[in-house]
Amino acid sequence: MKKQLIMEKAIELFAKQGFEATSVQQITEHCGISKGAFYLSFKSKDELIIEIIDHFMIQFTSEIDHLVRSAKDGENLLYNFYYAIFNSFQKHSDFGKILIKEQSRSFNEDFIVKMRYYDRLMDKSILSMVEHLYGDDEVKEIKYDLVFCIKGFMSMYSQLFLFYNVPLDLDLLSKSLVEKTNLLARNSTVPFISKGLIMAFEEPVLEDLTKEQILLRLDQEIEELEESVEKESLVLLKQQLNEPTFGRAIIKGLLENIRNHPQTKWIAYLLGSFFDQK
Amino acid sequence: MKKQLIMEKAIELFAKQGFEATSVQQITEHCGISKGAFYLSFKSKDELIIEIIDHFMIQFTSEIDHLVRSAKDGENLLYNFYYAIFNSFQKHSDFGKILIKEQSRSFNEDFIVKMRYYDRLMDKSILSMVEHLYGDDEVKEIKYDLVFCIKGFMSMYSQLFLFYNVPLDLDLLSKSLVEKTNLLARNSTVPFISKGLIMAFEEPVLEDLTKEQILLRLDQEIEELEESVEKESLVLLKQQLNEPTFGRAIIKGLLENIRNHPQTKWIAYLLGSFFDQK
DNA sequence: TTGACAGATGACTGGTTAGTCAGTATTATA
DNA sequence: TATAATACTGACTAACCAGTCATCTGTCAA
Repeated sequence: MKKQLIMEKAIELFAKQGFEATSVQQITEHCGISKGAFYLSFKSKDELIIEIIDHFMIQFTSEIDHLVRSAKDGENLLYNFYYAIFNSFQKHSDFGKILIKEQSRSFNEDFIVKMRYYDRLMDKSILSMVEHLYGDDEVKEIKYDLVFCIKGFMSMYSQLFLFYNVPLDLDLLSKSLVEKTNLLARNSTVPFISKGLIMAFEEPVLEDLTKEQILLRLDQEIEELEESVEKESLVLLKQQLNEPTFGRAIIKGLLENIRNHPQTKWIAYLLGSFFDQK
Repeated sequence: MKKQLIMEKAIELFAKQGFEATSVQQITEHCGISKGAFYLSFKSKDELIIEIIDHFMIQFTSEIDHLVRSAKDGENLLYNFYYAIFNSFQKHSDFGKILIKEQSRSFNEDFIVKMRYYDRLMDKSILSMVEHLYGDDEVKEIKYDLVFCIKGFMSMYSQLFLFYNVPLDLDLLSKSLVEKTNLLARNSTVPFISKGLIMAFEEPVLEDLTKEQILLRLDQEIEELEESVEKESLVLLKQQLNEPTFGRAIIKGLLENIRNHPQTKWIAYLLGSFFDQK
């Protein structure tokens, strides 16, 4: 399968020139394959970028999620969090460049929704880390601001080694940001971002999700899949969508079945947010 | 003159679709003029985006610069700074969107240089504000980090009202960020960004480094250092640069001597890549 | 009414793009 | 070795793009 090769080479080119400025021809030349071969691995250029985003962001977000979930002691968690983030960015700097360059791009609807989804996933992890670190009560008022500040630190300091090839002392950087975060968490008294404001930002995404749209995509997906656990899960989830019968646990389990399969990953997200919503 | 009209309509479209995804045809249709008329006002599509960037950034940076320069009292300065920034972003939200979307774009060399120039201008203003606010000595060590944090706050909180049309309380936002900035300025003890690092970012791209540029910086560094192993190493490396005499091992050792000193870390890197290159 | 001229037009050019498909090469199978 | 299946090729299409230019139009002064 040429998929791996194409993705690797495409990442290099996208990082250097941007997604839109890189043609499929260029990618295939860089791989030493023909243009037709590209379309054997990917349905379109858009599908390629989405698979790239997925490949890295699933790794990235699950690494952070695992870090936060499995943390016992407080102080090290924050350090490990920053270290892991910047370490990942440094290791996959080409992908990092793509992420920053194209993050607010609007060329493809699926792409935007995807990016927003991973952004939310990060927000969730950071928020639960903040609650874990400082106690739910202590930072109740300013925890959303804290999430924003942490993300601000991440994005600003990431740009340092993404756009200037300077070797950085990740240990010092993490320590420095741990101190800053602690300072803000323990001494801030003027919150700006309230729960209500946060909810306002989350609204638009879910708003667009109608049962019909999901059903449409669901049918389409079921059609394309061969017999498998994934397909069974989708069929059951379709039943649940039309007529709620299962409990929370079963739904969660079914979603888990399809979350790691590349073809159903996305529908898992859609269904997940739809069931959450209700 | 149709220039004004074209710029206004183009900003709307660029904000919505991005620069590359918007065609000249679309712009002229949106203006109700012919395609030819566009080229009476602008030599090219690139010239249009550069004029747009200039038009707003000149206003923006000079407003901030004036604010910082003419400030008498400390506390209000920071508040006014944040308020002015967010107020501008809110007033010209379409331009703000373009700025964020295209900031790290690489389609046009002139464009990148322009953006970098205005970025540096902002950095300068913020830095002189920080020095003014907290005293040159008090924050000597962490002032560059502070600049980064302030920019991080700006970019994160700007996205709030750029991408979700939520009416925001600029007064509260500014107060909240003033508190956060003060907390960091007065209590941070672990700097990450050193003078040397900052200078690294201002450096042209590494590949273009000439011997003369390195020598210039080397002299400067030797001047500033007191007698030490580091200084001796630098002097020897300067000799080596002018007239290669030492072997590989000695150079490596000398570089190692200066690699861990904060003030010479950067020059170590520069020299390292220069010697590697040959 | 005439003529001159700046301003405006839109068909056209040369080039690039994503995506297709009839056909070829390679490999597996019998 | 023959056949079938699979992987691959690259010329081709249709659409779109930035930018040009011969032509036209409305508005003046003479």
